[in-house]
Amino acid sequence: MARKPIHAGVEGEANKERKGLWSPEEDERLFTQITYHGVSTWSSVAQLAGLRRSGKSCRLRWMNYLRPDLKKEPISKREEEIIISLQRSLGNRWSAIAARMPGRTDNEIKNYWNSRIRKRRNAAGKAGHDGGDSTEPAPAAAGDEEGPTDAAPAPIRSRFPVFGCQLLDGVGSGSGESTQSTTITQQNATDESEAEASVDGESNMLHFLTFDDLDYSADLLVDVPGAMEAWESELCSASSMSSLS
DNA sequence: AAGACACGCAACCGCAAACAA
DNA sequence: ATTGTTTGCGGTTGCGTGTCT
Repeated sequence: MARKPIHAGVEGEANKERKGLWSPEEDERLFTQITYHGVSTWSSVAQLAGLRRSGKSCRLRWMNYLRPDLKKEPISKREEEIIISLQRSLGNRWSAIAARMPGRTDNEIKNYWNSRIRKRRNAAGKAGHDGGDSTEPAPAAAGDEEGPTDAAPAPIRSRFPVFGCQLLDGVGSGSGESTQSTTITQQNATDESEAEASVDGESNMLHFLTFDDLDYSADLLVDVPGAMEAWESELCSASSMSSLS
């Protein structure tokens, strides 16, 4: 899986920019530098950390791997649904999609899409109508619905509830323990709304999150049955509305 | 057991936008 | 207004690993 940490021929040349995989020492230097001193410019980060890397490379490493708020676990089924929906509405704007998925990076989502979802769609397309339009691998134009093109994604003007979020005054939901049955009534909120929910007999305040609510820790998210489906249908109608005008 | 192939992922590349001098 | 630098993004590549034959 991981490449060899050092590319022969690149590492050997003193004072030349290093390329290839990052070593644990480089990671530690970069992490320490950013944690304690922050980022002025990325090129200065590379210098101050004593790394023979480009600022660009440092930024990429931080964004995609070292950032403390990154999720380490594999992409879940629900996250996959979100990726599919967002890709349908936004096109291949991976950074915009990533911005709506706390703890996930654009690179991660892009890789996930390219490796799994597109493949699955192509397979489904082939199975559906043999040889039909399967020569076109472009995910957004893969024959399903009227997905926006990469060039002009339909803007989303409305705000829709996406998740229920358990906000329990700092009580971490912990991995795997938030699977209790949650009864909650769906709301079409235009702003963050709240609802009383009964979770295992206890009354907890749940918040619906919208696209603008990006600063909640991802592990506070819990399923709200039906929310995804409702949101997706809203999304489709919003897209078709805005493409008409 | 070994070679071929497919897959997943980290990282690079090129380009464009944003910003500073 | 122009030029140079930095940042951010999407596409692509290349390598290690897993699976199949």
